Amino acid sequence: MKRFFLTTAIDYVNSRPHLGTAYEKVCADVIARYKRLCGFETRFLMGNDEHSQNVFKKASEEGLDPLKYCDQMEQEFRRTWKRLDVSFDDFIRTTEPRHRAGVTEITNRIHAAGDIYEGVYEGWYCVGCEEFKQEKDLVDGNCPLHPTLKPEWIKEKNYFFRLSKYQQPLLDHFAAHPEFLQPDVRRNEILRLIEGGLVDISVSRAGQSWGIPLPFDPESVVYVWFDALINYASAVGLGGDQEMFARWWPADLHVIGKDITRFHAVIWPAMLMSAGLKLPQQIFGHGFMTMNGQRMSKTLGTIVDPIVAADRLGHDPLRLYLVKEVTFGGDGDFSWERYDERYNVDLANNLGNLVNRVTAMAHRYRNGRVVPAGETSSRLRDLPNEVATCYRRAMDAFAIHEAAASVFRLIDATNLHITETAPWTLAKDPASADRLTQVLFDAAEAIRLAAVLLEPIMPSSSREILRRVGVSPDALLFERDGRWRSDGERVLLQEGPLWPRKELTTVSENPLPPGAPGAHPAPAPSTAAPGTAPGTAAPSTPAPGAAPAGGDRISIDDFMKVELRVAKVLAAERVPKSNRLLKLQVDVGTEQRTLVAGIAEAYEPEALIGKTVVVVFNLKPAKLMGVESNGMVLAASPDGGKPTVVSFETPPPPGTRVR
RNA sequence: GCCGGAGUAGCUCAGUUGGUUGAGAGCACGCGUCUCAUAAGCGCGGGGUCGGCGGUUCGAGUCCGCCCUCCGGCACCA
Repeated sequence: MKRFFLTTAIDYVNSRPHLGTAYEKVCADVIARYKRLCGFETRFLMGNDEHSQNVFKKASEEGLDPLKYCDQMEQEFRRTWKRLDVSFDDFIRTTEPRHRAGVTEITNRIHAAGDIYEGVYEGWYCVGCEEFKQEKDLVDGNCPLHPTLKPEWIKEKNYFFRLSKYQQPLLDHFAAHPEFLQPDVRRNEILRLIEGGLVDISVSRAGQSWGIPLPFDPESVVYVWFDALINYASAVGLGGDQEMFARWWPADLHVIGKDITRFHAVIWPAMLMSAGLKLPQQIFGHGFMTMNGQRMSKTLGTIVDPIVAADRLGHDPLRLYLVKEVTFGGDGDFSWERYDERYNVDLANNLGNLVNRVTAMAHRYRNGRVVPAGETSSRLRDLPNEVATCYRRAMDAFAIHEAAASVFRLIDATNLHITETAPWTLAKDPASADRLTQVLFDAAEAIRLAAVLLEPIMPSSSREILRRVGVSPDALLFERDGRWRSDGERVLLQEGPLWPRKELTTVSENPLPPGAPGAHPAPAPSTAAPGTAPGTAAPSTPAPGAAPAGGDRISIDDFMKVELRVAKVLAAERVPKSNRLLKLQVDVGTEQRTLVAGIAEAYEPEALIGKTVVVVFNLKPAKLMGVESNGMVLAASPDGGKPTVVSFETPPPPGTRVR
């Protein structure tokens, strides 16, 4: 039997799943379900990434044993995926023994291949800064902050993977397998990156306990990224169940977010090459979901909880939105208004209403029983199989949005078919009895086919529709069920609307703040200034249910940890070769400090001199473009806009505490 | 700044290797209409200098050049 093994990225467990993570799982699930429909023995893997220092920290903060914390998060993730009907076959955690076995195996193989060397972390070191310096940070070979001190060339023990060795093999692989990384934008980006040269990467961390020990040096643990990638292989038995591994490896598809393509399309294949293992067939880097055009962020309140979204209209409507409204591979936007709109149009008005009217007519005119009794009307003669073909072509190319849209062409055609044949007119003339029967049969058959095609996207709704049109929803197979059929009697069930229409007047149920676009039932667009399309200046809109739970707020003590002070800018200049950074000399009352601010796009250095601003006084120093920054200037940074520094109507003296 | 992508109706986008597109779909909006149906369905309509300027061509949204704007990737976003 043909097999298909696909994976999603494993998720960091330091925060709960949001709509962005859900998006990836749903899209992968659509592909998995489609492959099953096509008769593939399918294995769909998901999981959690637990060996992160952030996880360790987060657990400690909550006073939990890290593993206990991860146990809780696993339940959280599983609950979410279950709610969205994500049909994973396996769920791996990187703290499981089988994963440790896989990591150990592959690390040993790479080591044996001579591609891991106990090296040194080498680099320039400025004693003045107590920091490593990159070559490019140095000016004339000297630290820009301490030009009188000669930087030292320092070495520190570490383990390295010879990634550089795989530049050419990777380029060859990309050339031989154009489909290896999709979509093309991602592929080109990565190709340029590889062409630009690869440097060996550190694969170990010393002095840490949270992680998998390096087999040949238990004092070190495997670096979290190296560790995480291996989950795909350890989940199917690498280092353990040989038979299983032989059966499922290599993976057919890794579905990942575009932010981590580099790890999956460069490091991971190189690791596999080194270990003498096959490379995955394909990697697909999907885009991100935004909320009202803004990136999902906790502080902006633009996080959408997938469970809340599923609770609003149902998990299938949410899945349909994610799949149909977003070009798979590109970024997509979610808004509650659009979500409601798509629900009404696609599901209530078109598909749901179609099922309802056809089952109602079948009952009114034929006691629910329909059989083929003549010729199929022209509207439905060729289109259904065309749609099925188009759908498959799209699905096979992972154009899942196109596949979804194509099904609605069939649904629209069926509504047209009913208008054109007017069963209610046929019913008045006994001579048209057979014609009426056939018209109803055709409609029922079209609905059946649409439901089969929708199964990967809306599994439970699909089954419900199939049940209503008198077809067994079990064990669907594309070869048999995915094209027009005119066999047998169908007994239709009339059970009322599947998706009740959501009236637009209920927008007030949307948890939109007053003043947000869409919060007014009857806006007057004609009075809007040209170019100010509603929504462009949308303030952040909290997700429903994301009402300030105590957990997201900090205590006054937390806030008091941040020492904000009034500061006066004494000098300002551009950081060389930087287009965003300004180097500022400020008076913070007790002393003068140098700090770097990313506001060069909005402020000329001269304009800042003498200005009174607010700085974070007790921030750890950081070096940016080689300049050490001791503090941070507070500024408002609108998405896509230029920053504005916080200032005063009547400037207080430098050093004044701000709280 | 470098590399890549994109700028087409109010919104989201199709437009294949230049010519049956003297510019299309869906949503929204307006009008009409059937009545099986969830005030749903179906039909008609308004509305666009196809980012700007120049060029190649018998002919360009579709090719070339320059410019503008937006997005993404990388490099500095404390």
